[in-house]
Amino acid sequence: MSTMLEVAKKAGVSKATVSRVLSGKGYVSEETKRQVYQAIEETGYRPNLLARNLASNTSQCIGLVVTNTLYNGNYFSEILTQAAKKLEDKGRQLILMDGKHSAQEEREAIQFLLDLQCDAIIIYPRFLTTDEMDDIIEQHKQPIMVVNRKLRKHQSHCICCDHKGASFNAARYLIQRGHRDIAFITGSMDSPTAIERLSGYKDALRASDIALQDGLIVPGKWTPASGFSAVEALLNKKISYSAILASNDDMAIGAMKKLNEAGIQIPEKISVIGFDDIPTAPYLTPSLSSVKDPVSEMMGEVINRLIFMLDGGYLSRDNIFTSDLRLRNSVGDGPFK
Amino acid sequence: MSTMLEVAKKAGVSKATVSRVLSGKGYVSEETKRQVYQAIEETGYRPNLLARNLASNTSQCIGLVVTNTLYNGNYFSEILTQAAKKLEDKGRQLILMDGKHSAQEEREAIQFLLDLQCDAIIIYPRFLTTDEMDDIIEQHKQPIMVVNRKLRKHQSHCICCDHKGASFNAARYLIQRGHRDIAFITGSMDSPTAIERLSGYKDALRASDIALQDGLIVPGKWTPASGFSAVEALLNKKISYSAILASNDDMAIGAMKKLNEAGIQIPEKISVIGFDDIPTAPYLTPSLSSVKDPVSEMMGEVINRLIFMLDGGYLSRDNIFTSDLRLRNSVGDGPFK
DNA sequence: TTGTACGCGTTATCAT
DNA sequence: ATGATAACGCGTACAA
Repeated sequence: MSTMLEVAKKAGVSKATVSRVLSGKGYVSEETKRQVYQAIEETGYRPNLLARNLASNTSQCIGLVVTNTLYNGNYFSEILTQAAKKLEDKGRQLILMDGKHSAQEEREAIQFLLDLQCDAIIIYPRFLTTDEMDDIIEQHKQPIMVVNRKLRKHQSHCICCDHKGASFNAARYLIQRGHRDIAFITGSMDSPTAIERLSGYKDALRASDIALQDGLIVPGKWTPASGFSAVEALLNKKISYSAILASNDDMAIGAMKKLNEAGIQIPEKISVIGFDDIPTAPYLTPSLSSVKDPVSEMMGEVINRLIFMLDGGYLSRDNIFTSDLRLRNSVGDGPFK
Repeated sequence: MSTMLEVAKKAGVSKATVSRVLSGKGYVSEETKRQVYQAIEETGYRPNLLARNLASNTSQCIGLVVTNTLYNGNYFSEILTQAAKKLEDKGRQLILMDGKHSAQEEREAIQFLLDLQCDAIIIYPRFLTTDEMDDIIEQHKQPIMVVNRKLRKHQSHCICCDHKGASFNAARYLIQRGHRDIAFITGSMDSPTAIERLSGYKDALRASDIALQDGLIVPGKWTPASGFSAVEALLNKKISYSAILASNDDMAIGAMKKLNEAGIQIPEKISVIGFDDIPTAPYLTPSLSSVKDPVSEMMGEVINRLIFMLDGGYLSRDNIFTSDLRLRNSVGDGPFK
């Protein structure tokens, strides 16, 4: 690979001049400019971004940390799509780093991006605690935004959904339709999101003076297979219920499959808390309803805040951005219409 | 950020010694080692990877180029998951770069990764021609692998599926089951994959002396919505058929939705060429069958070859890796059982 | 076992 | 308008 120096020699100028031509900063005569461009052409010169970034102390790159256990599924791809598109508008590059499967590895992924001198970082955490992320934000000068967790100290550095409220609303909706025995399939309980959704369900029952039945709450792991098993477990228990609330679309799909196989009527039997962003969801079945997760809106806000900080702005401490999950009108005309 | 020099000063040694401690190369007394580590601790020193990579001329990073139009969907996330996991085993980092929506932007993404001094590159192309990729491989010393395209010159630098053969088999299967009027929903026709699948379908009909009916071939765009529209178009044409072959799962799901709404019996009416990797697919409906796309197998081979080259190996020119798409036994007991 | 000095390919600050 | 030259932070022969 030819370097700037070779270009300079061939053009009969100094490195500095070549640099000026490339950056567009400073004065260069049209004539030398031409010669430099020609030399670049002839040598097939390409700037070494490592050297450039090292010298300029900026990389135009923004890092995103996500566990690879979340790589599967439409929700993840939606996050990525949105992040990429918004950043594209801002002329910056996105670097995805694998958070793997532990807090330690999530830490390392963040460190790696920082060591790479990324200008800013987006964390979609799976294992890190909010306190630790507060610390991380404090310890680094680079702008950092956290998605889907509510931080205590740096509230303006995170973006979240009101999972609890959404779950509450969904459950209340079913209650209003006359259901009293509502089964609930949880997500992986090591995930704050799963906890919030369960808690919203419980609150809704309490608010309507309906007694909680432990037997109606069955564990899931976000996957269709676990939704399938959850219903199986319910059937084995021989507990009766007139509706099911699943903590995401995938589990709801698995649940419906099992109900189908068991010959149970589905309409009004099952409802879903999930993501509007699964493009296939509206096509799956008339009885599948979802709660809209505004990923696009959220990622847009994340990027905006990062860019704002990169431009030298400071976020106020208490400007938290919470986005409501809303019941959507499913194409399938589900119970949530 | 503190630098290596500050650590050296604090430890009362030279930069070189600190470097030796960190790299583990060369002799350092236990005593100085201790002091260096302590100094690192006290200063909170972190190595600057830009500087390190610049000096050592290697980054331990492998770049992956994918258009963001493919970011949605399970197929993409599966590719990413597999790539990340295999690389994790090899102790290397994956950098994802957006190929955006044109050949030019795909070129730029590749260049960016090369300029970043990535050790190797994986291209999952959408717009680039095979000839151009052959050129790119030739022009760069970095190992480059292409997924899902058959290259002419560097056959061992690409990995592909036999889409045509798979489509042929699926159509033949339906024919063997007695179907003669088989509708076909294409993918986006600017995609080689879509063309191959269509061509496999046509060949199968020809092989059984069944006349091609243009009216039975309807255009799709890979999305559920386009599958839905495709069936709508078929209905409007009032053409009769006893089976549908869709070029992927998503479109098949959309197609089934439309058939459902139209009150048409589904069993044996619809079949799918799609991806085993959609985790929800087996849960969707009993009549949905798929062709297995061995993403895992393919990405494993890609990474293996890259690592082989990085270790100084040379790939023979004609060692092409083609992986069969296989009909799978759907959980749903579809026609492909 | 440790230190010196140079190179990596840029950018940036001065003079000129 | 252009050219030296010093950073940038680290790796690495080579010398000590």
